[in-house]
Amino acid sequence: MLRTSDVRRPAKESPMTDDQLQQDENRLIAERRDALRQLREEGQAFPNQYRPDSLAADLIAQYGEEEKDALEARNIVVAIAGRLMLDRKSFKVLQDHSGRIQIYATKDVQQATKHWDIGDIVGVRGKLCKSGKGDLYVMMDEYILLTKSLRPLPEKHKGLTDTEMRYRQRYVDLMTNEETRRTFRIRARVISGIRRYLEQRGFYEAETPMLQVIPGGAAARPFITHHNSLDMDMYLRISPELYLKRLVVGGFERVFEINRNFRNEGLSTRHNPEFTMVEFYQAYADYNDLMNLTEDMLRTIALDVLGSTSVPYQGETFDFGQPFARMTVFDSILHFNPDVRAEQLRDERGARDIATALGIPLKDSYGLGKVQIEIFEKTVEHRLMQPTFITEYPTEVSPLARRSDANPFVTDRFEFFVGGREIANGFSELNDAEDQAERFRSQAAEKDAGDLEAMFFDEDYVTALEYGMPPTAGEGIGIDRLVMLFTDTPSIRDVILFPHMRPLAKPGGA
RNA sequence: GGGCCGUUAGCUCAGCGGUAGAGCAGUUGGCUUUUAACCAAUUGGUCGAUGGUUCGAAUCCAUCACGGCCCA
Repeated sequence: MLRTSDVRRPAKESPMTDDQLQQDENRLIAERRDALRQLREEGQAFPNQYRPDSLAADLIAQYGEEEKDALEARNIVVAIAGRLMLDRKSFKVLQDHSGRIQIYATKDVQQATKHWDIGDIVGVRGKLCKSGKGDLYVMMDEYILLTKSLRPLPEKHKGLTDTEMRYRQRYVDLMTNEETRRTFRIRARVISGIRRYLEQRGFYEAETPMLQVIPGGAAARPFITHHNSLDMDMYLRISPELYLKRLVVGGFERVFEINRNFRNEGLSTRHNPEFTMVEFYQAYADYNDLMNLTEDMLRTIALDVLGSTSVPYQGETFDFGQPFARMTVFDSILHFNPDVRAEQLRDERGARDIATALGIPLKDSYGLGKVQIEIFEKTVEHRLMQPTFITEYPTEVSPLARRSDANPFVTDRFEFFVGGREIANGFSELNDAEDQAERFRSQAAEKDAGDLEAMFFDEDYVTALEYGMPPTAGEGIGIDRLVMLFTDTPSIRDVILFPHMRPLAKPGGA
């Protein structure tokens, strides 16, 4: 089954073909193309019959501690496959998706595999042995080149470090940098952990429209796209919220969705135009129930992913084991602004003076609530390092949240912060259809007045509420930011596999 | 959108007005239980692009492209 080929390197003097010259490739690639050409001439250049039966990490976990003589006496034969990462001639290093393991080539085998290059994908079958220094390796008894790699890998110690190239060619980043692989493994575990947590509590997963006629559920500018056969513009969703609540109206009392939202805003280390959220809704619950759920969920995921409730992040340590702090918007402003008096913050003119003194530009249309939030965002948000819930958001900035019974100026809403960043936003849902219609009207008025982020009036959503939505609480958690936290990465681009990049200019192009 | 920084060999980087360098990778040979393997020899460059200053520009200046960080 296995085949050893004897492809010779092209002679140094062999001229480049016109083909190669046209392709504007460098010498290293041309050499590998020649090797591939010879493989093709010999027969099947891309075989797909080989089947490995073991993974590198499993072998090392299972046999790494055994005595050399005892291990070799057992005569264990394994078949592995992976990418050739290092070539020390006699010892070579293979990498599969579990990790790395060495393979050993005798002098004859080295000669027979001379045409192998670093980056090639190969299959190796042979006996498990141990080197003089105690490292496990697979003796290359049978071996096959499965995929010829035409492009040289980055520097073997430092890997690919150029940030731009790491994002543009994430596949190279992944094959070279263990940190990158770790980040995206953690990302997968965070998402499956959230899914498992919600499913265990009776939530159903739903998929609601990403292409929407009325983009709702958040204050943000949408992307516009076009449906050809309907000949109408549509929007990429900015949030699944209004659809998920329609499902609650329909009787899905616990429902969630994990997927992408799209917001047409600037790019930064915290913002990517498409980002992943989990949104979930629970009937017969309020925002306090969801704060408790959030605290428990994040603690569970931290333990699952990191094995600890202590989360190291950019030189600090966040404690997810202690009960999370809870503070109102109003109190948090007073707490971080010792000069500000409560009476002043409660008064619209006083609040405007505070904001102006802080250099915050205000529009005439802003009411007290909006001014308070501007002050909050400027002076409080980035200081909320340890896990903290901020509650009682002004009604003015919470058009979908239920008013507080005690104080209709604010809503039964919270946002969750850690590391100075907003991670989650949740509230008791507004299920009063008439109040909702009124709030949409004032949002629509703001949109008419030029606020590009204000919401559309969604008549069908009001109709749904008119059928009656049970008292419900809902929440959205930003998964990218959560993953940044659990992977100790400073930029959202490091936790998104293919972050948005401007296209490269075509060489020679205008 | 503004400020600062970056772009030199396939990769990682040095060079900052006077003949374009190193390590890794590659090639040739040696060694053969190595592990950032080692030893010897050796190939490889529109110095991001375009203009300018200068006897002379990778180096100084301007504009542009792409990226990073900070700010809005």
